[in-house]
Amino acid sequence: MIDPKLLRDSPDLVRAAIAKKHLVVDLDSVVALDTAWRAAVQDVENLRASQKAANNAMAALPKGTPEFQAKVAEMKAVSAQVKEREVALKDVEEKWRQALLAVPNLPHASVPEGRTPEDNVIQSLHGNHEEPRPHALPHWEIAGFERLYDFPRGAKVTGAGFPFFIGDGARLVRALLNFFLDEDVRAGYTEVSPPIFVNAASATATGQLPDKEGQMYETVDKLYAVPTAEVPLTNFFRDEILEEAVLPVLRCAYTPCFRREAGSYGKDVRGLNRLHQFDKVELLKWVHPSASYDELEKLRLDAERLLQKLELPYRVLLMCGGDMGFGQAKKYDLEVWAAGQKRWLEVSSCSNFEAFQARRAQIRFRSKETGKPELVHTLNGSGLAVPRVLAALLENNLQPDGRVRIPTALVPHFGKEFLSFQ
RNA sequence: GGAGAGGUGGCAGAGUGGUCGAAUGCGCGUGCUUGGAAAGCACGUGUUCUCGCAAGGGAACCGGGGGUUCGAAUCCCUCCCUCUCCGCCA
Repeated sequence: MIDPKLLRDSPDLVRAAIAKKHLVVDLDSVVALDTAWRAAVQDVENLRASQKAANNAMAALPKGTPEFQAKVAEMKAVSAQVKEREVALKDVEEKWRQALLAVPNLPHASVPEGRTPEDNVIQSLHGNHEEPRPHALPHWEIAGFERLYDFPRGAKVTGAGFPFFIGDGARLVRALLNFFLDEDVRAGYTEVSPPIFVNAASATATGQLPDKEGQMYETVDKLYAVPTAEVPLTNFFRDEILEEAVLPVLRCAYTPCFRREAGSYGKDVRGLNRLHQFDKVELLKWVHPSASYDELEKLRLDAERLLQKLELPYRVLLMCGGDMGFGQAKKYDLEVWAAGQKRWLEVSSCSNFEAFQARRAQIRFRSKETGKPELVHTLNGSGLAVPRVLAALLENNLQPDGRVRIPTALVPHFGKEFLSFQ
C-alpha cells in the first residue's frame, strides 16, 4: 500500500509512477474516495464529540429525575444519528481501503522505462553460456532421468507438477538446500524454519491477497499453503514496533513453495521448469529506509554468489517498469543458463519493496531521532529456487558418459563428485 | 477432541454500567538534590486517524468482530489466542 497522504498531496507523482508500470488504475476515484472518507470522519467525530459531552453532563445528574429522563429521550435521537453516520463512514472507509490496495508501489527513479520482458536491462553476464556443450540435453531427455525424477507417479499420487525425487535426485535437492542455507548463514542471515501455512491476514499483508487470489492452495481451515517463505517471514514482525538498533534484520528460510500456477502451459512447464510444489530458500531483510537501496545491491550479490560457487553461467536483469510487479520499487532477476534447453531460467528475484509491505503489515521501528515509529523497508530475494538450479546443473554439467559433474563447492554437501542416473 | 480458567498500557496488576485512556507499583525520560552516584522529591512517559500554517482542538483503541444502552474495559453473542486437567498422538 502506498502512503495515502502522498496520493492526497501529489497525485501527479503517483500517476506518473503507475504510467511507468504500465498499469491501469482509476486514480481519480481513489482521490474522490479519500475526500469522501475524510468528510465522513469529520462528520462522525463532531457528532460523537457532542454526544460524549452530553453524556458526561448526564453523569452528574441525579437519575430518575424528569430532567434526566428528558435528556435520555433527547440523546436517544443523537445516538441513532451517530449509528447511522458510522455505518456510512464504514462503508466509505472500506471502499477507500480497497481502492488504495489496488494502487501499485512507485518504481524507483533508477528503474528503466519499458513494457515487456524484452525491455528489461541486462545488467551483467557471468560465465560463458555460449561455450559449446555437445552433450547438453534438456534435463527431461537425459538418459535415466525418469529413475531419479518420477513425474508420472507424482501425477498419479498427487497431480501434474508434483514429482517424486528419488535417490541421487533427492540427494541433490537436499545438498542444494544445505548449501544455500549454509552460505546464506555465513553471509549474515539468521536461519528460520517457519510455518508453511499462513492465515488470510498474513497473505494480505504481503500482497498475495487480494491481488493474487486463486494462486495459492487453500485449506478447509482457511489457511493458505505458502507460495514462498517470504509470506511467513515478512509477517514475523507484523504489527510490531522494533528498536532502531536491531536494524537491519537479516533472515533466511527454507520452505517448500506451493503455487497453483493456473494458466501456465507449454515449454514453461516442461520438466522441472515450473512445478506446483518446489523447494526454495528465501532471503529477507528489514532495514532502515535510508539503507534499503544499498541493502538491495548486497542482497543481489548474496544471491549471485551462490550461482558463482555452483559455476553456473547466469545473467542479472534489471526489471523495467512494466515487468516488475505490483509491490516492488526495484527488482533484479537472476537467470541461470540451461544449456540443454538453450534458455535462461529465473532462479532468483531480488526486490526492494520500500515501505509498501511494511505499511500493509504495520512493521515499524522507533526512530532514535524522533522517538516516533516509522515504517521499515522490506526486501526479499530467493537464495535460491532449487528445481531450476538443479535443471541447469543437470543440463550444463552432463558428461559424455551420462553422469553429471557436481560443482566443487557442492561436493561436501552431496558427498560425491558425480551424480549417476544408473 | 472434552471440561474449566483467563486475555487491561513496556511489564506487573486494579477496575463489573456514568467525566476511565484507564488507580497503584516497576521500568523509562527530564529536572531538583549530590563532589559523583544511590535513595528521595517533582514532573513527564502509548498508538492511530482527523482538523489546523502553527499553537492547539477533536475522535478511536482495555484480544478481534457484532449486539444491548442516553452512556460499555465493565452486560450479552461470536471468533481467535493463552493456561490447567482429561483424552489422543509424531
